[in-house]
Amino acid sequence: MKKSGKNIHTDTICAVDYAFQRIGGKHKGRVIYHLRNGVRRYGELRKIMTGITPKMLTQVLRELEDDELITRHVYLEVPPRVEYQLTDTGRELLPFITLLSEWGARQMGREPQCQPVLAGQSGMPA
Amino acid sequence: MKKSGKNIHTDTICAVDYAFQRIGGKHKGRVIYHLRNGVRRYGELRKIMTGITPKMLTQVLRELEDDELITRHVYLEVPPRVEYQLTDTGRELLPFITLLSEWGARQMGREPQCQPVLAGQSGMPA
DNA sequence: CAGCATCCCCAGAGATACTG
DNA sequence: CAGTATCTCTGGGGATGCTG
Repeated sequence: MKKSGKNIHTDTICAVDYAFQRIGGKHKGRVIYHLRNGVRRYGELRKIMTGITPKMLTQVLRELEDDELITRHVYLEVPPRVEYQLTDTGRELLPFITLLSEWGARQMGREPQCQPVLAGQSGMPA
Repeated sequence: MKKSGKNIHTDTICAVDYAFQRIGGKHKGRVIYHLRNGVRRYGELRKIMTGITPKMLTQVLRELEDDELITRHVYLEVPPRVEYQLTDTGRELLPFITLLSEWGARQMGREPQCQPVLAGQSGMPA
């Protein structure tokens, strides 16, 4: 539910701070990044997102969902399947993630080992 | 790289993750943002950066310095004066901070209460 | 003024086990 | 498969006081 005792950006003062409270978590940016090209299953994310426990991954996904940056689709089948994808709002963050990725790559002095943000068909907010 | 017992981005896998480890802290983005127009004294930052204790502010500033995103200039005078400003690398992050700020402002449905990233006109203390 | 030292505390992250 | 539930423990961060 949206009750969310954790995601309170109520006392926020400026837009930068506000934004950082929504995507500033240690793993949130990475999750958004890995959803850049569409749907991902929980297990896929778990494999990709090394260095984070399932519990944390779930928690981060829930927070992003509460923040309406991603959606969660549960398929009632056996075995169960849960798919995540970015909302429009979440997609709006991709340009910024791209910039960040490019900067990071420059800093690392080599190509990023994750794929770049392709998503040619993603409706960029004009 | 500096010694930095905290800022170890050695086990980093991708550029996004790497970048987030450097600017992903809760307050780092805000500090960078508030240094966008040039030099700031410690006390200025302390006034601007509400919701963060001096200890934390100092710590964040140190981390940013270790990461070579900001420089720290100490003036040996009485009373003491310490000035911070962005390095070139730090300045490269401004476009991204701008994007983030704009997104945050849109999400908040109103104008950001911090000034936009544009050179100082309105009453910048010298 | 611009910090650092110290004490303290609890929220957040890990590990493990279980379930629809 | 995709999570929850519980228990634990650590270290991040607050409060306070001191100093160059």
